[in-house]
Amino acid sequence: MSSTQYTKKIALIDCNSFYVSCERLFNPKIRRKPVVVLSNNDGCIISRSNEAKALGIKMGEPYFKEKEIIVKNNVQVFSSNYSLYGDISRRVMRTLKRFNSDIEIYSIDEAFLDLSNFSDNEIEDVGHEIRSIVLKWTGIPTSIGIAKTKTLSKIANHIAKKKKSGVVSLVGIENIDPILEKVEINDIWGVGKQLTKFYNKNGIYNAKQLKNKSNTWIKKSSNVLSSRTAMELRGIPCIDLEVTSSKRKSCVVSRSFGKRVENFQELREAVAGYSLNASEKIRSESLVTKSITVFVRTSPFQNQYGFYSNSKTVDFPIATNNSIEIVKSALNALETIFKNGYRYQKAGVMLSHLSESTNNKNLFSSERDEKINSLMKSIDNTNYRYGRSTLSLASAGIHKRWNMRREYSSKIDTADFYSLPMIKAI
DNA sequence: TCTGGGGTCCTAGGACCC
DNA sequence: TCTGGGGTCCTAGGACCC
Repeated sequence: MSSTQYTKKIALIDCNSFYVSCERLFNPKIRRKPVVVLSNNDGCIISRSNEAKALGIKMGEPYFKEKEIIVKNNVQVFSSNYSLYGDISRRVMRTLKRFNSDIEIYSIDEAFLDLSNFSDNEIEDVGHEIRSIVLKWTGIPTSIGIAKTKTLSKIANHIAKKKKSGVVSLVGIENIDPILEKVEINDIWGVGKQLTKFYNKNGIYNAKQLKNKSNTWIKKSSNVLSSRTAMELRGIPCIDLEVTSSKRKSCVVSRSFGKRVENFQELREAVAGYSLNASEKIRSESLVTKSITVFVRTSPFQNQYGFYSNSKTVDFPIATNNSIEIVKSALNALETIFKNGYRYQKAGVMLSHLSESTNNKNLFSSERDEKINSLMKSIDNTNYRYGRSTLSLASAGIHKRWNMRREYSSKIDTADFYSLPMIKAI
């Protein structure tokens, strides 16, 4: 029965403890030691090495809550360095593309790859080859799950994470029920906290049970997404591989402050700065925005000072990516929601209803618009060449006492990155 | 005095993902 | 004292129309 078969095969390649692995590339001394990477502002733990996991350090936990274990066990701590992780990520993705250009880059450390063009018999070997080449060329260890649908490949990947070989294929297995039975409902891709609660209430605790539940019941009592998940568990592809990178629909820039902000002027500076970053981002992708939302809030964890959270959305008459116009609207919006007497913990802006910038002159464009466009271009070029915020607007402030904490940065700069020697595992 | 029914479009908020 | 940031999609419900 082992004639050559070419059934549908999707692989999910997931980098192990990605941020930790990136830091390890440049610091071999921490290879077998417990390591964690912190979120912005050194707030939460967002990446842990296996050694750190073994110590019981939890994902997403506030840093200060784990500090005791960390100090006691001499865990290595790093502030996050996203430009570095982004660069390594691009190298990993480039490597994966060699196996098939039909790839969906799902997140900074994950990609779905269509491997249907390999036969069922050889697929597991292909998985091992991908894994060893990525390791050799980028230094990043991965786990690989292969199955008929994206949801099943996620499950295979989940199992692969715990295996030394790092590769698990469900392709060609007649009955996967015994495997699905061991997968808890909340470990299924697309099933979060609320759905877990709901399914448990209805006696569903594992993937096999969900797979066998009727579609009409699921759709009626939940929604179409849930029924798609169930279909995918049955091996019927419902969630397409998104090969073409579609233009995004919104762009958010927000930060928690390094220390609480009470002063309106400082809040203005922060919001102006975030607006500038967001404008620059959409310009670099040739997008324009139709509206901006500004939001501010105090800490949801410290109620003794009173909780306040508010947002304001302003529409632009004509879609724009002009920094000056965007900052102006943002500050106007901020004025309407700012309230005196609160200790603000976070603020942000969101540009929505993004669309492609046509660059065409329209009825309302003027010579002044042309000048502004070329001004934006030269600001972007200068900032690209000499580092972000070389050129800024006065409203974005200079002192920035509220800036993020980043105490444990490895200080590896992407500008340095290309001057470093190539990494090759032996 | 009786006060329909069905359709579209938009938005806010929720749930999920990494 | 200290609790991240950036996305997508779906649904319910309101506004509006005929």
